[in-house]
Amino acid sequence: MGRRNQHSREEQRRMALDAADALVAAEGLAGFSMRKVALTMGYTVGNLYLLFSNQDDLLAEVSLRTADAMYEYLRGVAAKPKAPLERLQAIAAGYIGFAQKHSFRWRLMFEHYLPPEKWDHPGLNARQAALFEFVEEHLSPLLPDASPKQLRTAATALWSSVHGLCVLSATGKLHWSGLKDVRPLSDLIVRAFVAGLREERG
Amino acid sequence: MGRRNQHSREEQRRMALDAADALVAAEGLAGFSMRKVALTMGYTVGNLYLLFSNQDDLLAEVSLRTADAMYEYLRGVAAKPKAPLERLQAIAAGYIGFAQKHSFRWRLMFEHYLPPEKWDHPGLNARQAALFEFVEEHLSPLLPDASPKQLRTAATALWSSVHGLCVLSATGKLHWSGLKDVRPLSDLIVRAFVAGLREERG
DNA sequence: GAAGAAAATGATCAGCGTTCAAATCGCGGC
DNA sequence: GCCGCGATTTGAACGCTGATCATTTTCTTC
Repeated sequence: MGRRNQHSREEQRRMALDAADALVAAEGLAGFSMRKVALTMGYTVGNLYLLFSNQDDLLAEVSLRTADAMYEYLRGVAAKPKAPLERLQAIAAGYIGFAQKHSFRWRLMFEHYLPPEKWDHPGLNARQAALFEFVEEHLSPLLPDASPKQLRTAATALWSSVHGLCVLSATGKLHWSGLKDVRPLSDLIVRAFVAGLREERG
Repeated sequence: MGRRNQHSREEQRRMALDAADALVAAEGLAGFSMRKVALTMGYTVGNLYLLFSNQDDLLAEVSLRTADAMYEYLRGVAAKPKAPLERLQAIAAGYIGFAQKHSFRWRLMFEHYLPPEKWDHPGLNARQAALFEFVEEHLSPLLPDASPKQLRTAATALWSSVHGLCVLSATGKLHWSGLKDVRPLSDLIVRAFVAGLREERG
């Protein structure tokens, strides 16, 4: 073939990302392949490499999409509860719920490991930062006397904690305990952490 | 070739696990392959499949080794500090330290995802349970009035939290913050969580 | 219609996990 | 001493993967 020009480069990228996203959602990272993506979007493998430099690049952009979708979802979740603590607990539970519902997509964000030399990726870092700032924003009413620096530290620690619970439950590493519902645990983490911090600073 | 009988089945398994462990430690999961393992141990690919049913099986056993090594290491770390809180903080920091030092091995335990139908693996579950019980044991002096059930819940929540921090720092997901040392964060998590729980129950 | 630029292809390469007919070896019986 | 049988090990083969790039096809312009 040759120039068909039915779709611009940008349109093709969007089509590829749509296909890749759907493929990950359906089969997970293990079932993913560049060939399948190319087939789905109606092009050939070679063409994919004119749109993305390699598989890692494509997957990183799919992760970005998931991150954005999750962020939007969490904003919605945070809108409901009025009380600050309940709101923070709802956000934590929302995070875990998102991970369970969109298991393969969510796992892509964390199983798709980038080597340290690529940790400076602006898009990914921006999303990570946005998520932590979002937590910070909803944590601040509960820690009115904390300095900005302390607040950031607290938000990082708290969100890492929630993330840990999320990871372990999503990967079956809590299966031994027979635990069914993690909501009590996520509530506990948020509640105890906040209470501990409040006590600490008076 | 044929029967050489220089090594028994059990010896061969040990050799394969040694080779696989070293390979993971050196190149990570990405650089791992059955062929490389076979070559290192002086046998051929086909023979590996008489020792392990497949790659997942082999890697699961490598994970087991790492889990045992980590458990031993943490027991050593816990022996030093006298005060309960400092001991718990040392264990948390020890966990993160182990993950940083043995990065590839540690990551294998979590990146090597098993499908839900294999979550009943007795060996892996036993190790997971042992780790949480170990935490429980060192958490109990700090929560003398907690029931066994409450104690287990608390240990699960606390260790999930520490694990979350460990995961995020190990995969560069905290890189955006410019954070250098995670020890202050792990100390904070342990301290705040314990303080919050103590306050909660009087 | 011809020429040149742009776009898309797909054969190709090296590597992967996994399988299994075939080849090889050790040993008991003659 | 050697033969044959069963236990043991091999390695070619299959279908897949990510990635490359000379080749082919198409569009635009003259």
